[in-house]
Amino acid sequence: MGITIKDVAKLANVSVGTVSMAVNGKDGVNEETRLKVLDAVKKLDYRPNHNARSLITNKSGTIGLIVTDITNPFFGLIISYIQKELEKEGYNLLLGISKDKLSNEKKYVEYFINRNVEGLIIVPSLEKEIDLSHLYNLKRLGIPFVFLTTAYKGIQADCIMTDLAKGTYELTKHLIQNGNKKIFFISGYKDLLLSSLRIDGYKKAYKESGLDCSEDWVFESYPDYQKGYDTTSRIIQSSIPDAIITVNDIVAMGVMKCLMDNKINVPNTVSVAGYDDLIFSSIILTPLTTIRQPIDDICKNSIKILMDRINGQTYPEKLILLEPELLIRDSTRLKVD
Amino acid sequence: MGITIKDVAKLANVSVGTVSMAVNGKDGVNEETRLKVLDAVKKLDYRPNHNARSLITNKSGTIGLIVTDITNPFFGLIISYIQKELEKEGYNLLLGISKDKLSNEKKYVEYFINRNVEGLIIVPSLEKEIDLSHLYNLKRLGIPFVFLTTAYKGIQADCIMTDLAKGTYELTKHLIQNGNKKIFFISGYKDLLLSSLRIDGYKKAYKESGLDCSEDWVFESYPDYQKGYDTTSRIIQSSIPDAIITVNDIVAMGVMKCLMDNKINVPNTVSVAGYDDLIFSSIILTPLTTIRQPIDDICKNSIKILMDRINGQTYPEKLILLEPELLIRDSTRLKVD
DNA sequence: AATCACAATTGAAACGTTTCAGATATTTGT
DNA sequence: ACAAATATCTGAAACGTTTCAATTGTGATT
Repeated sequence: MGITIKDVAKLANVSVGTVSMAVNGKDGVNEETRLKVLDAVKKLDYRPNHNARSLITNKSGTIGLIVTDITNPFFGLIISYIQKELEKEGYNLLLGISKDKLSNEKKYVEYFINRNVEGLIIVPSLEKEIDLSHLYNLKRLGIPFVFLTTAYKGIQADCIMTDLAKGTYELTKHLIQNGNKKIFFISGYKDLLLSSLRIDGYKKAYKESGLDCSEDWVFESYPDYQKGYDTTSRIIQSSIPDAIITVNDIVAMGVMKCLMDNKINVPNTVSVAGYDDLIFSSIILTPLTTIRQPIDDICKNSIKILMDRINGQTYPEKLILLEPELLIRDSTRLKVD
Repeated sequence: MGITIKDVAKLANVSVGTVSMAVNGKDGVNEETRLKVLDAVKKLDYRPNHNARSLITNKSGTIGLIVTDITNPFFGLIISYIQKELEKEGYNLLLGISKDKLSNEKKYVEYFINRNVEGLIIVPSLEKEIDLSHLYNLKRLGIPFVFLTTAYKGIQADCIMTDLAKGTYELTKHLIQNGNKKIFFISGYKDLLLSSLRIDGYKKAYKESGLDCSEDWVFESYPDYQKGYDTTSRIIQSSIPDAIITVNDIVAMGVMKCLMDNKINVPNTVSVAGYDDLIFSSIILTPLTTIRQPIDDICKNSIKILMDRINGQTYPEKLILLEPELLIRDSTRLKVD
């Protein structure tokens, strides 16, 4: 049906081999004939069949990206940057959305393997990591993958993320310096890497300040708006802290909303802070103190490493920690008793 | 390198043809041998080479989706639903992000053609539509595509969208009934379909009410947060309306923020309303009156039509208008002079 | 026992490329 | 003028499937 390389060969009056070389810019073809071929290509609007090409070169030119939640603008940005970097490298993007379910992640990994992706970028889901067999499967098949923004503890792989501990450390320190003594932390499941790192930062800041914090001040919660609201609801029934910090901006918004609904002023009574610097965080009516993750750098680094791996480089797995940035806005304030 | 169908054939002691039929569930193969083959498949962890398969069947099993702005949760939801529907049909998703630039849209269409996508779903970009040649190209190549959420005026194609006129009509009517007389409308470029429809709804509501509105009350603006803010800035220097309605929630947030910064109370002095019902719209501190678009239905319908087209159905281009839903929240209020 | 009908299986062609050993033409060096 | 070296081009094999005409095997019918 479509135009094939043979049609071009016929029109340009050369062999298919020559057309192939001309089209792919290989040398060993006379400039004059190259022009002749390219002219025929244009005339016929010839487009190389990608499948035939992949079949023989054994390169699909495709990378799979799995994110957890696409309605979160944070991941929207990630997709956008990854796309941009991939484009530079001449790769296409296959997208999977895990919705924080390991089972979905597994399904997409399976899909992507069958699509012969050359590599995978995975934002780990926030479930307890029971079964990482799909990732071991990737290793066995020799398909490289990198983790983005956090990693699974149960498997060795390249990971590019923000220095989460540092971010939470800086924030906690800032709050303590501003006179907040009792800071609650609404975290994700404690045994996930991305929670435990932040908790480390939180505790480190307390330790350095000489103040005490309690294990009871850390609350486990699935990190979405509703759970943020609900957890806050529960918290304020027994005690009101000086500040509540959270694992991301969306949870922080749930917290703020709950406090407002209960006539607790933010930041005068309770300071609130988030993580991620969503665009919405700065435009809501009490702009949120938060921590910016350098998404562009995260994406750039991840593609770089992935390309290395695809090209057969075998240096030891890297853990790249990028610098967070503390953004102080109206939702936190100096505490004076 | 990998396991091929030949390996399976050898292990199962049958011909490659039989393996193919067994694997693809074709009939004409004895149940006993099918089991034998499937057993070998499992033993070897055989995965059919997708490229080889596509090459011969001339089906890539891939659909391209082009959205304008992935950091807007509205489009995040769209991607998510499209993904879900495509999965049911056994298709994979290739994603493109146009950032509202026709040139990017063009680029992705080109990419996708070369990747042999079987169809395209396109969210038109919000630039003036100068050059739609890439879409005519699709038509020429016989690759079906559908428009989502809005359409280009310059080309005939299936389009699935919300009844935008109706949404704005309902909203304007609601505001007028609540005593708002001078309602400003911050629209996109007026000659874009998605703007002109809303303007129609806006005017219709005024007409029905017997009140007059002025062409000067419609302000053209690129629909993002910053432009929403800036436009509002300009507006309030010369006159303060009873209400400002906008083309989407993000613009509305820009509007609200600007009003707040200028100590103009929302909704007591000026009511504000948006469009799209982003999750953030309900959780900001003055929850936004807005119009919900039935995203799930939009996506379902679009995939259905696209599948029809792929399967060669040639009914006349459809324009499917789905029902909007007015959500009244705190940002608009009864006006009493 | 011969024929027929049917189910199951085979084997090779085809899909549209890339690649590479070999063929051909051209240039260079002596 | 001839051999050698180089530049250019060709043709066929290969990639891993699907598909389909041809073949084989089996049991039923005459």
